[in-house]
Amino acid sequence: MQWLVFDAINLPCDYCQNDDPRLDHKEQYMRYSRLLVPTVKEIPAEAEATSHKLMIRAGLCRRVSSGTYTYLLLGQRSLLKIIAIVREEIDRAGAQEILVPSLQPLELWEKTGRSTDYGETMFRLEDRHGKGNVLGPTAEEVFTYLAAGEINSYRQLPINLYQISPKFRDEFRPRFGVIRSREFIMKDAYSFDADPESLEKSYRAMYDAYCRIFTRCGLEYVIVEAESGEMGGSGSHQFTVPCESGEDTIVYTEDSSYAANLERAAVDPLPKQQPRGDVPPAEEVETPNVGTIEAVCEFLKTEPKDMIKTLIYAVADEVVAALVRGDHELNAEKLTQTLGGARAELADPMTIEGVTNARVGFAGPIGIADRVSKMIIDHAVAAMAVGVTGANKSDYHVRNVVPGRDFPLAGGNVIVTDLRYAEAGDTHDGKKLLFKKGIEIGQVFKLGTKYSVKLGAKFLDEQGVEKPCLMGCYGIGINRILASAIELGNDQNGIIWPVSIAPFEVLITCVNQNEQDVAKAADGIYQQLMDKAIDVLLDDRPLRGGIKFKDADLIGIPVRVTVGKKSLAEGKVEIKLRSESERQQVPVEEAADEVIAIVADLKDKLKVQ
RNA sequence: CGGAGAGUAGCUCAGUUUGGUAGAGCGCACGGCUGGGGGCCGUGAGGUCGCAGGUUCAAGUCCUGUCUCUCCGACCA
Repeated sequence: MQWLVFDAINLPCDYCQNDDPRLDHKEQYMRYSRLLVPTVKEIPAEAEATSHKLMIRAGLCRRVSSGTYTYLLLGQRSLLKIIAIVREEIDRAGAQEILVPSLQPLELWEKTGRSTDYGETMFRLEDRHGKGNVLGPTAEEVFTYLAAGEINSYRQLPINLYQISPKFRDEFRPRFGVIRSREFIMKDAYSFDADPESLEKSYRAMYDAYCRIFTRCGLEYVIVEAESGEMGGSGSHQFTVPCESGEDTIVYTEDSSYAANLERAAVDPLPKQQPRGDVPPAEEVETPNVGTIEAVCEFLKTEPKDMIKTLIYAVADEVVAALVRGDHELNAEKLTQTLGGARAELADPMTIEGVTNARVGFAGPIGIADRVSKMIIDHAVAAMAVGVTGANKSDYHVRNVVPGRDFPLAGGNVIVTDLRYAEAGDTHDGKKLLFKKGIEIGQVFKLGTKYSVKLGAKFLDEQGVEKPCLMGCYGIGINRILASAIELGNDQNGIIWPVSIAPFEVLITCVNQNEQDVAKAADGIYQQLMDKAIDVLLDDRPLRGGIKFKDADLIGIPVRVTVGKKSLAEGKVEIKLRSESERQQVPVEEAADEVIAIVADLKDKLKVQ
């Protein structure tokens, strides 16, 4: 067979038949003139986010449909570099790479109840036999199913399995290019441990690997506490890149002693307000067909901050009442935590009417505690001196309501806690909270036994006792790393890549391709760099310089070598970093070595110990 | 899913108000002048005006339906 391969390589091809004697088939590889790098001058109409615009303009990708993208050479090379870094570090942390199908049986998702939890965000399809399937939005079920079958003994633990593969989510609203797309690439790892101490170690190993990965990718990121689901405590951290196009909000104190995402950020109770003099007894007022906070305020000449909002939630078979101030927003995650991890959903109108004896819009706290299984009150409501609230009677509200006097703030089923989203002006441990937008690029999460119990991933411990595995899951959005890097590294001319994930490390811009000696000099440096395994792209297009420089800035390769007849006349070429404005002239014969040194230096800056 | 907007050349967009021969810039092909920051001149190719139906002598333009895309919101390990 060898002769065949050999001959195939040496067969004449269209490229080799080029009239230009400088062109040699083996060296065609990364010549710009042969590559599909469709840069565009105009700002694409479809794009809003900076990274999205630049990814289209620099020819990294093209949209196929809402939330799906084709990656072209530059984008794909970048993704591959990110994947290589992720793989290296996750392997290093002791996890092993496997691959599970994206096409997964619906059955598994029904067993864990997540078929319902995910709802319409999950792509579903029926096969010809009428069997339900899903396109995996993630893979806890399949990994746990695997573990259930293969892991039987504590001797096999701990173990951490991961994959890097496409994920699918039928987002209501794909947005910001690849930042929120319907198909994306995710690294997802799942750890299985025998005891909490071991889980903590597995968790920590992933946490540390994440720090290494994002540092190597040249990202500035923050780690915040994230919602921790049913494990409670600090069971989850989120890695976020602060930038304008982010969809997540991170909340932190000025001195950085505390940082959390918006779902989790804890706020201090507000100081108790003192009433001005005695408050008259609570008094019902007729408010015909006035059911919203705004309408009531208008009608009763009051303000949202003086209203008490009573929300009726359904939790499994129970009904709970949740109270927040009229101008505050209830945080469903905090409610879930308060309820011990049980997911709460706004009750349907029937339930609300049953509990309040009134139409929706007139629920209130007075007397409601006896009719629900729990009454959960936000600190800010407890701190109110007096307020206006629904009367549990259609078309009526109550004013002069004093928390503690007219409804209980303690006892039996009453809980006063932190129940709302943090907002500007709030504090944590007495320190002012600040807010920033960010892109979530990774999350580590202690799952506990939720999946292992439901899917039977059990093992026998040293005593021969059967136990469910303690699990953790760890995700990284590969495409989001790409987008984040662009969000952070760009200027008005285009992308500025970190060298570690740039599609190429070096770009040689040959300004006068039609001048034989200039082209030859550029080609010479190109060959030398190729020989030294530098990732180099040669812009050998017979175009005028201006266009090539614009493209060079747009695609943002970190190091540019400019070969032109002006400087070449003095035996020199120019080297410029995309991130700097200065250029340096070096003798042609020293160019390759100089570039190699610069690339090494750039890489060095992104190294982790 | 609620609200708003958009679909006309490969791209960015005029033209729709007031129905009457399908437009510009960029890009593309060819030729020429150029040649270190998207240069200039000439010639040319390229369109079922998203799709379907209707009104009309005549529809890119008016009416109805439908699909797609974008933005705001809700949703989201």
